[in-house]
Amino acid sequence: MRNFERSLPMSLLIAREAVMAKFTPVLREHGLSSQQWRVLRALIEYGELDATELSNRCCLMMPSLSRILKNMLERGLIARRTDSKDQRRSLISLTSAGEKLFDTLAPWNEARYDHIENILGKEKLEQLYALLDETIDKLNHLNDQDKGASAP
Amino acid sequence: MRNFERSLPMSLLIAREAVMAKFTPVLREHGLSSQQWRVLRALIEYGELDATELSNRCCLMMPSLSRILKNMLERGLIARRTDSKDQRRSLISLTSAGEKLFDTLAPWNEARYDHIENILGKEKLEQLYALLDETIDKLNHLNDQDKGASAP
DNA sequence: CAAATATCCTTAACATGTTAACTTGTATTG
DNA sequence: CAATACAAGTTAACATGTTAAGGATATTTG
Repeated sequence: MRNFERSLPMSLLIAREAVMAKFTPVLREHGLSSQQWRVLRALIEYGELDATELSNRCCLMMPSLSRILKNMLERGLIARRTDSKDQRRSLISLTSAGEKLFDTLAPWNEARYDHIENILGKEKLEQLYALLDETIDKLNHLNDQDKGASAP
Repeated sequence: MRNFERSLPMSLLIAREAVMAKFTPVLREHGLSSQQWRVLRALIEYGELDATELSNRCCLMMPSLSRILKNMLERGLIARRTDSKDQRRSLISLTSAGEKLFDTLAPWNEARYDHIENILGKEKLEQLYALLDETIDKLNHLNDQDKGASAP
């Protein structure tokens, strides 16, 4: 039987925790979860987005995003308006308070990446990105194909 | 500013989802979450464990594990007894029903790993494991050292 | 155009992630 | 031994993950 330590999902999970370890407390000091940070980050980079696109870019399911946006709206971090051409769509953007909060946290985020790059080395970090991307691409591509799985 | 796509936590998250994609539905058919599967797997591999050790091996926080064990106990998948030498400790083991469920799912799990190895190649898979392990080791080692973080 | 379908988003319900407080049992210390 | 500190689990409270169902608007179809 495969060794418990050789579990790819576990390794990915633990690696993610290790990578986040130094940044999560900084987020918490400002009352942000890592998910809310992803929303902030996506809106800074892409500007106004509708909820579905935001959901895709942040890897958040719509029900989660829905609650997160409600929360961030109450805190005045984001603004939302209805798309005039499609009344179903809800367009989300950052308020100046949201931008300000991002500006406060961004240096910590950069410092974290510098830290990782220093520890691991630029080359290995790039190698890790490349391997992850390749894994994602190939698995998602092949997962899309055989929807009818057969017995092992 | 760093590109949103070049986010290591996001890549790790997406890779994990891709790796789990084909197995999660199989678990669900048997009413198991991936966390419950980790518990099953750890108990098969290590035998009887106390809750704290189980928590460490499965990367589950104690409050989560507490609820999960209650659930699995009600379903008759695990048994628990109090350590006679330390009445605080709770020792967990699999019932025969738990072992049987594991035996049913194990082939699917193996098939998943074969699938990944076929797609990615044995060499790259080993390379990925090695890089993740190195990242985890180095980050955790250095995170332990400087507990007092300084401004960026 | 009216009915059926599809899309966008929300809500519901339950499991898990996460921090803090609490309970009980064990170890330390005076 | 009594008081204190520590350790193992649980519970509480709230955010998020996840599936299913619902409400409103767009689109397609007959």
